[in-house]
Amino acid sequence: MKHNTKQRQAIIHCLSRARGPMSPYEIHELAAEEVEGLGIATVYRNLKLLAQEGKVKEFVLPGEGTRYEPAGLQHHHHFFCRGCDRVFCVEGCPRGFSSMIPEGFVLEDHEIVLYGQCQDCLDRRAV
Amino acid sequence: MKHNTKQRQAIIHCLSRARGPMSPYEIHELAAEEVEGLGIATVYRNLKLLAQEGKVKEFVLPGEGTRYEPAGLQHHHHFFCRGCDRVFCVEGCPRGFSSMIPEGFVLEDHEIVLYGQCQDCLDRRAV
DNA sequence: TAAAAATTGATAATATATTATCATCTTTTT
DNA sequence: AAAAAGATGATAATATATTATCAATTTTTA
Repeated sequence: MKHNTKQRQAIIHCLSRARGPMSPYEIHELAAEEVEGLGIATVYRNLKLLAQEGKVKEFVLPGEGTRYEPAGLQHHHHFFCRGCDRVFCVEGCPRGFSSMIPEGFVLEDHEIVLYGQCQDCLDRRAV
Repeated sequence: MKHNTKQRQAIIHCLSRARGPMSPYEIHELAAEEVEGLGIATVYRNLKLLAQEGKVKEFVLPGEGTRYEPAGLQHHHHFFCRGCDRVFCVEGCPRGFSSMIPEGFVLEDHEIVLYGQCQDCLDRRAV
């Protein structure tokens, strides 16, 4: 990948504007608005390469396919909206997991996923 | 499912002795020690039925297939050992997620996954 | 105990996300 | 501008976990 194609730019543009990690499908939908006729294979191809280059980070949610967010974001967690299946990055972290670790285990990392309803979905219902 | 077959009993027995949710594959391996010739389809079939009956609970880990644990356990989270890919239930919960929730969102649920090394894997290395 | 019903195990089928193929189109190099 | 290299889009292929099929076995019922 030596060309910085408009397809690749559109994909990066999507991710940098997103509020959270996006699925290849979501990226394809949105980036296709910028680049007419964008193929899903191109999305997968570029995401894989961007991940290898360390420019995007994979994020996998239980029971869902892989999503992607820009690399280099500071420590954060995620909120999954059950209304629209979108994922949002959220700031902060309660820490204090050490009391949860079983005797003799070593903690290397952690992941928190919050589940609920996003504002858009709540607004939609309230109408 | 009206019969409480030895296959089904073996599956339940596995789960009730486990330290955390098990994959169908793991269950099959272990339960086959109790029931000679146990088929993987039987494991899937019974897990699905047990889940429908509310006797076991599905647990999905990012990037991994579905696992199962007994239903009715108190609030807890999970530890994934990167050494052996096993999942362990852990007690406790830091709470305090409300400050993480974006404006206008509603929190319904949460899930914490700790990643690291279990004691067996650390012991194995130390030798 | 014979007949009916339920379950099993082996394996084929399915669903889904991702990857490979390849002709075509773009960009770069000469 | 011509040739070479790279990337794309459509679609076929792949991998994997799960489910369906069905003959054989086991359990239950009469």
